[in-house]
Amino acid sequence: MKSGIPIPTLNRLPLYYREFRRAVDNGIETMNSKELGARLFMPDTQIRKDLSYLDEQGRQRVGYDTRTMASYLEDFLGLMDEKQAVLVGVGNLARALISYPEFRRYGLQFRALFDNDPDKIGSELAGVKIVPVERIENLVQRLSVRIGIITTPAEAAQMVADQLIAGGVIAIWNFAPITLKVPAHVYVVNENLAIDFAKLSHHVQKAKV
Amino acid sequence: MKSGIPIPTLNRLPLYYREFRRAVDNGIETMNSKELGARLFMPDTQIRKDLSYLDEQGRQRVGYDTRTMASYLEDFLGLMDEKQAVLVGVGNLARALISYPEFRRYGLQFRALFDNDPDKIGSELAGVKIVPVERIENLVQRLSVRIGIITTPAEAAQMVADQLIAGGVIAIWNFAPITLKVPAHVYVVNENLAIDFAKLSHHVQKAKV
DNA sequence: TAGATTGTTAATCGATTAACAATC
DNA sequence: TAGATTGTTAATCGATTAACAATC
Repeated sequence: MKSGIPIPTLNRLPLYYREFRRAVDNGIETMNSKELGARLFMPDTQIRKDLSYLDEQGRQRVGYDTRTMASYLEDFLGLMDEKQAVLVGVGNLARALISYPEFRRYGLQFRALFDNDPDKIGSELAGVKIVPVERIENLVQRLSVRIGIITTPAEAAQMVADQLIAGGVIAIWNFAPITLKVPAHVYVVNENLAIDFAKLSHHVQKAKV
Repeated sequence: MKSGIPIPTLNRLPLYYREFRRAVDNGIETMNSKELGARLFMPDTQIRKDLSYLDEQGRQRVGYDTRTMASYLEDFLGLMDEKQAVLVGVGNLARALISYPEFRRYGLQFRALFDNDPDKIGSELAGVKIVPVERIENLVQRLSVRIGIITTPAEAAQMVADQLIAGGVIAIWNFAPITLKVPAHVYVVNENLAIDFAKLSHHVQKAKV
């Protein structure tokens, strides 16, 4: 693998993984770039280019071995390892995430949940304890957790992020509607539902005129 | 407004809206491109370029009027109108979306919820009736709904999308892990939690080595 | 006026796409 | 072998960034 994979390519790799995995599940042994492109509505040339950044190669006249590619990407994306995470802000969204079955398949494990509501603290959700936010840094550090999920209101998110990072988190999944300030080694994926909704809204708005 | 606003710019407009809105709420009357850039970690030149696509302009030596820009973007993004939506697949995620307060502020209203579980059908969630999926096309049409939200498993998503579109939906918010095939006039926003998680996962994986 | 900040033009950068040699 | 499909080189396209004239 060359080191400089373009970010747009990196963002598409999970998509390819999904298709290869599905093909394997359906007993399809090989898939060429044209077939894959048809499924994902992308030019085949983009797929070949993207996959050429990887160590694993296709075979001329045949295409890509679905099982090989699926397991290579699984490894590349780190999906087969157990990954420990904590979540801060136990609301409806948190409940949905914790019970999302796809995540368990990808090795995501919740080690602790944090909240500042005394009524929630001490209880459990899906077998995971709810703990006061004051303990974030300490507990993250003790558990060696690398992934933090923020589902708090916007006002609390930056402070929460700071504490997660202080505890050793290097990847943050941010559901709060705010742009977080983080050091360079920390990777943030923003999941901004309100902003995505604004895009939908704009499309409907445009269509009215 | 020129017609050809680049897609990356369109995707950033909701971000600008959010900052202008927050500034207004904090009593800040003007903001220049450098300040805005600092808040969003973007070059000021990108912000000026993006905003130059809009009809509303900034003022030299002053910057942008926050109230003007917020309300212009609110209008442009269609956030002030009531927008009717239906949702298909009443699980945990659906519950989280329906109770997400941000959406109500943006004018999102749920008119109907669809599911195929007999235990759910007939009951209500947040005051909205749960109806059999067989009635999607008919009900969407009767209610003139333009936005459909899909929170079903992957297997059902394409069929659901087809029915939503048949009923008149032109904007789909897809939470199912599948690439939907839709006609050109239909706009799809994919919210792929598993794929975004894979990005986080990859970052943690990389850091291990 | 001098200085600051815009909007825009031009330069750069990077990603996508087309074309094709390699090869199984 | 002939044909199909890859991986890669080169061309194109589009977005970002730098530079700066306009102007308040």
